[in-house]
Amino acid sequence: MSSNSQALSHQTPARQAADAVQTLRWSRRKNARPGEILAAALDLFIERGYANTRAEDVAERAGISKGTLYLYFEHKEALFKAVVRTNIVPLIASSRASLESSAASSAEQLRGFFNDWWQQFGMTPLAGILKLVIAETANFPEVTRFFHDEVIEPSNQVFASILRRGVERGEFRPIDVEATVSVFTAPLVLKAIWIHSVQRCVPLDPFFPVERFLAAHCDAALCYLEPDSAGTRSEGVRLADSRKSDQPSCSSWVR
Amino acid sequence: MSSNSQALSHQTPARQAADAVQTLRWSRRKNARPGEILAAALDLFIERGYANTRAEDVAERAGISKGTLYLYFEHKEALFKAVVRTNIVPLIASSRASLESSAASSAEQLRGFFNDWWQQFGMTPLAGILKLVIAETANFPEVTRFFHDEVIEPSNQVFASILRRGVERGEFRPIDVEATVSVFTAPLVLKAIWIHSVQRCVPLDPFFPVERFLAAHCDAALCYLEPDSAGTRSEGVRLADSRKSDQPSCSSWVR
DNA sequence: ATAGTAAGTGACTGCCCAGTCAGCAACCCC
DNA sequence: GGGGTTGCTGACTGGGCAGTCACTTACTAT
Repeated sequence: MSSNSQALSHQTPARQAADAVQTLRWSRRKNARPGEILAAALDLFIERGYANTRAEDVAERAGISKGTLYLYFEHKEALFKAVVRTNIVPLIASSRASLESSAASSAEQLRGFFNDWWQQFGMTPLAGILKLVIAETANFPEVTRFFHDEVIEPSNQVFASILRRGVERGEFRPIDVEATVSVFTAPLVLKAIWIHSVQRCVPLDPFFPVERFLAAHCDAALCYLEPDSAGTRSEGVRLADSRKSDQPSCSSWVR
Repeated sequence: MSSNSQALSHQTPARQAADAVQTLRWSRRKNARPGEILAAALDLFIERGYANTRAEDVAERAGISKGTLYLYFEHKEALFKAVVRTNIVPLIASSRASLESSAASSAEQLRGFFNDWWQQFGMTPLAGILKLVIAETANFPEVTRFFHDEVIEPSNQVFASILRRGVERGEFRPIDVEATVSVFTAPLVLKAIWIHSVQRCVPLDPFFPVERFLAAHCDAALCYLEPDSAGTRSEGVRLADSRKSDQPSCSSWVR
């Protein structure tokens, strides 16, 4: 709504609008740009994936030209890494910190971990970044490595530490910690990926709300970890075939 | 490098080889082409993904030129659909058929399902197609829909039918079948996807072989389904908070 | 033999997009 | 108010690739 030639009072509305665009276009806002660009890039990467997001589109959404984008970020790839660093990496540290000061029971911690993971990441648009990393690994191996080292592995370690603490305190039965982490993160991770891939093409069944899924997942995990009924189930993989002695165990039928 | 005048008998070996190439190049093999093209395309799609596989590369691997490829398949997309139809769709039907004639216990059927899924699909290169579908949904929504309808949904139905039979026969406790399918297919599906994405960039931990994962997965599923210790766990989602009355249940903490 | 036809070829067209750079405009300082 | 600095612009370049088509070659029918 401003003008280069503010002395003129007889401008048409259209002229004023054009001037506003022109003014906005050339406005010099060095400090605000990076944040605005990152926000625009986050939206578009999630919406369209990496390869399908054009530098020009990010620039347009951030209210700048393509040239300006490259003033602030060397590559498209640098832009993507910055998006991950800004939006996802901090979540992990906060999760770890809150658990380190927790005195809750291990079952409660586990529920809390699943809950937080879903509420703060899985169900948010951020999960689109996870899907994107999986999807575009081939174009982009070092970003996948980066994401693995900075996000996936630390997150697994937090989960593993909950399990170890639970086993030590006798609140969980002895288990193969790494395998259990892998098995019980998978449903959440896959659901998050699903929402940003298959779910976009196939309408969600309204009679199968995500809550039923989350409840079953949590029940299954706690059921598997519960120490009470130790007599009726195997204790970790070494005793996997103790359940039913006349049948092959899961460990043996594989390969 | 080549010669049109095959009457000459004093050709060098190199000359003969060049002629062989030339002859192969123009050989007319209408019936053999589609199969060879599909095989080449399967390999390359798995190896590089859809977008990164160039029509020219498929042609080269199939021993033809790009023009010939388009003689047999209208689009790159038609080629991809043909690959899925040829290589994956038949697996589902065979799985369903073998279960329909099975008299095994439900636990055995479940183990068999997991085993077959992994051996015949998850651990094979075919799983690369699953990853590809997830990855390239955006470019390709109708193929995702096709894959969902022809592969994912039928496969889930097979799993669900095992669970329902188990519950009916009292071999499994009452559960939320859909949710359980979702939770316990996820680890296998995600592991398969993982192998074709993150695993390619991050070296696999040699101390965590896939067998430990598969064993824990199978144990966890059977533990969750076991009817014996019904008193110590919730029965399906409706009773999810019966486990510990003073704590929020999984069902309640999720929104 | 030879003409006809069908399979096969690869240079070419058209489109897309990441990244560049010469010039333009705002802002600041004197 | 004007000259210097720096943020900003968008037309342009270079490279890649899906899909086309005029041409070449093999095979066949007569």
